[in-house]
Amino acid sequence: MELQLVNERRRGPYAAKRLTEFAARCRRGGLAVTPQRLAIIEALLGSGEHPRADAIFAAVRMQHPHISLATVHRTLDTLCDIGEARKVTTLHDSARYDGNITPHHHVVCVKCRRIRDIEIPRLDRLLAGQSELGEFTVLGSSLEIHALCEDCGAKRAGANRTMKARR
Amino acid sequence: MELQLVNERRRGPYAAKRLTEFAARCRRGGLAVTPQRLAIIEALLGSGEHPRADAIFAAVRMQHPHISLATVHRTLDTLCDIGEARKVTTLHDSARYDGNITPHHHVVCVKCRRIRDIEIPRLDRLLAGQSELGEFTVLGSSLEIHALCEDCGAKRAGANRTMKARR
DNA sequence: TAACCAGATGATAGTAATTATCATCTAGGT
DNA sequence: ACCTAGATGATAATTACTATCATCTGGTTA
Repeated sequence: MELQLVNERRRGPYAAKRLTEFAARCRRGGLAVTPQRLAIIEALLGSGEHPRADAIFAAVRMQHPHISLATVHRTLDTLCDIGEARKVTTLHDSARYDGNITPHHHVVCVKCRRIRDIEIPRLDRLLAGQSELGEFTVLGSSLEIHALCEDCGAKRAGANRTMKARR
Repeated sequence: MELQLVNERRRGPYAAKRLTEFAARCRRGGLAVTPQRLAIIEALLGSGEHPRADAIFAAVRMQHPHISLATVHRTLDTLCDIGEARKVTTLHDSARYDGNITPHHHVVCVKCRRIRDIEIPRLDRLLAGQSELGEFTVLGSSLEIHALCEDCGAKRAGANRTMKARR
């Protein structure tokens, strides 16, 4: 299995491209193109750090001293909704524990957050063979499969808009 | 790639086995075997729901009306430390965002929480072919590789105890 | 088996990330 | 220029979790 750290140099051009398309994508998503939103997506695309909301807030504040932290949270969330960003920390708002300590992964229903264990021996085997990854020493891994469970209406999947996390 | 939902029927015997070994494992980990800890691991092993701390608290409270929620949080954390449980929601205490919306996965340094993007086209391809998983309809997935980065001393890896999350 | 003490627990206050609320403002269409 | 749905800013509220600390107890030792 080929695992490849994404080259940092690709970020500049990628960000530039995304930025030029941003206004159009906003309108396609039914969103107004506000200076705050532009500043936030720009800060996000300009960072390779997978920043938290407060880091984006700090960065954006330099150009927009009046911006509110709530706007940053809201906007990041909105960007994820329209597919312009993603949360690295998917689908979980509070800690969930698992008594099963044999190697396994998880399927999570994106709607009701139900979790089921899955075993993928081949993935485990493949990753076990990968002890180095650039400057990282691999310790373990965890695959989270996002899914819709039967109860949450996988059938009318197209109709289901992204659900909101409950806290 | 074989993906296999873990059979629920396996949980009973598995829990029984783990429970009989629990006292020994505690002592091996240098922990006192308290009734609270027994009740918590029992509740965790008895649940297939990947419960949150408050659910464990509610379950344990029936037998131990005086138990404190803080104890439940602490104990679950401790159980993870000695390898008797794991967090489904690994390594993240607050949301981290990513402007890269091309399909990719992440390596996370378990110590400093630095995140880098990785591409694993073969994994993506294989999962793309898997649209059903038992009662789940697959939407997407995200692999998180746990690692130590150079700065965090991958060299003396053995010496590094599990780090605590900072909030 | 009694005494001891490191570590565990319970009660509660504190923290921090995120969300809710709501008055005000503005993007973008008319 | 004007209107209005939706966006923002200010701030309060929520909630998951951690810190603190006095009290208690498992398990070792005398």
